[in-house]
Amino acid sequence: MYSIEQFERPSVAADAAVFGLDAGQTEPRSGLRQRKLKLLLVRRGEEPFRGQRCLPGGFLRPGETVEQAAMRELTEETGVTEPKLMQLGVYSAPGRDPRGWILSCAFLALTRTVTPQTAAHSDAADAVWAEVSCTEADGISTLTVTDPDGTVLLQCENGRPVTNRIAFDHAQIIADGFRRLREEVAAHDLIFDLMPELFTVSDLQQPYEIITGTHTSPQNFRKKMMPRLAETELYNEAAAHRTAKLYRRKDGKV
Amino acid sequence: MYSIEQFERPSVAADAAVFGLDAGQTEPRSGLRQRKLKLLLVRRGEEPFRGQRCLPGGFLRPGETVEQAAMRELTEETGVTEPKLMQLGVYSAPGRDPRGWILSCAFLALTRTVTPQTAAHSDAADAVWAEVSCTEADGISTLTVTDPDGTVLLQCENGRPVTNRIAFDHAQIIADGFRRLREEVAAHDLIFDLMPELFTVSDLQQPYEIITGTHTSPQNFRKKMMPRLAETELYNEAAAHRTAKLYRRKDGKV
DNA sequence: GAAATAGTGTCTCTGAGACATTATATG
DNA sequence: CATATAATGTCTCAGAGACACTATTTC
Repeated sequence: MYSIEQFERPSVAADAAVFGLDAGQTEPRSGLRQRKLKLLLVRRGEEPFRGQRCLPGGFLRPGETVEQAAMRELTEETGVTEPKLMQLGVYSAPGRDPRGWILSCAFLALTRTVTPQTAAHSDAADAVWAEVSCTEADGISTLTVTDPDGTVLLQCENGRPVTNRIAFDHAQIIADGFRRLREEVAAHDLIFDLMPELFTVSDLQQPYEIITGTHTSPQNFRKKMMPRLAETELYNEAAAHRTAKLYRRKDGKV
Repeated sequence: MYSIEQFERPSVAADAAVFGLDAGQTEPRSGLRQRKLKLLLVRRGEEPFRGQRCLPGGFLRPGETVEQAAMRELTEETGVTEPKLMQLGVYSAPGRDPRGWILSCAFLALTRTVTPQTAAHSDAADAVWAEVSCTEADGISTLTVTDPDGTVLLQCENGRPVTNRIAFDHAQIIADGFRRLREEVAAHDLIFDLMPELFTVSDLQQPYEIITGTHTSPQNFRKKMMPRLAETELYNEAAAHRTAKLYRRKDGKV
């Protein structure tokens, strides 16, 4: 029987680009709440790239799938347990990791932002939600990732990193992940990963538009979303206006 | 510095699901040419699964990317060199390969069917284009892969293998690849991977419809495709009807 | 009543399918 | 002429955006 022992083998890492929306700050003057797109990052606790930001992740262990490895490392390093991870791609360029021959299997998720907590024994430290913003000008779309301390960690123009303080090749994974995030929210149903069991149409709209970078009227947004929603007989508690019906995600794909 | 030596490492394989359309048989009676969707398969020359069909592929070597590994193995085992490979997914379930801990990085491509040739030193043998057919009935879509010798190699219902003579977990890769193939042809521009530099609108339609399992009139197909096409001043040689203008794929994405 | 959001209806535009019509090639 | 395919135009329908309008809640 053919032996696999004769071949040199790579290490395989699983890294996760986990996006979320923060609760938002209420502006003292206007009173409107501006929620922001965030990305979960950790700080390297070891060489190489000690002290730099990178995606949460770690090495695949025997007996687990890459999905399980990504989820385990995510929980260990950030305390985040909720998201449904989706495969984003494999990064295998020689030299991408100075420690040696290491592939990364990258994942994407969208989830609610809970306060991150790093397990004591983890080799990562200081998990944070970094701010993600995206602007369009003259046909160039610029993606910016900013650390909570104000440092610009990453700037990408049209998907290519131009400023990059992120460890390894994780800048490219973040850029690819952001593009895929928009596709999945706009064309599929990834936005529902942010929602609780019951929600109003308005609850959907702000997250949808912050992530996709689009804007439509509440009326048209409602019409677009209705086929994916199932009515309930429940209403949310009233604010200073008419109560809103609560919806549930419709089972079947649309 | 952190050492990666302490971790056990998996082997990593790169496997390719390469689809193509054959030149087609001309029916002696009706005179119409029926082209068929094909999938490139090899025969295992070694244990395990010796003699069974599987996707062309092999182990990743130091210094190459998974894309390069998939292309190298594809060329060695089948002589096929043309296709642009696209990442399909990573398959990492424990036990998926009886030889031990082996991940597969799977790729997808669509290409013209050239006669396959297996390099002498390869561990695969007998590369063939197997016939792929897909039928819809009662909400169940059935995918069937048939060996040139008539053996049914694989039957999937709604993406799940129900009959499976394919080695390893390649049945699942094929099922996932077929679904993705349809998506990429219908929603993006993968169909152009089948076309030469210059082609007519009619040249596009039959491949498109065989792969997606759809049918529209030539008039409407033309209108749908025109935004993606750039006219030329050239015409193809005449048959027993009006000559057709030759088109080129339009540069920018649409 | 004022203010704010919920929800409905109407108009328009665009893209896709159905199908009529004209154009051009061969035999 | 018949026949076949190429190419254009017309009608209709469905989905999305613009926007008018009504409904319901609190203050």
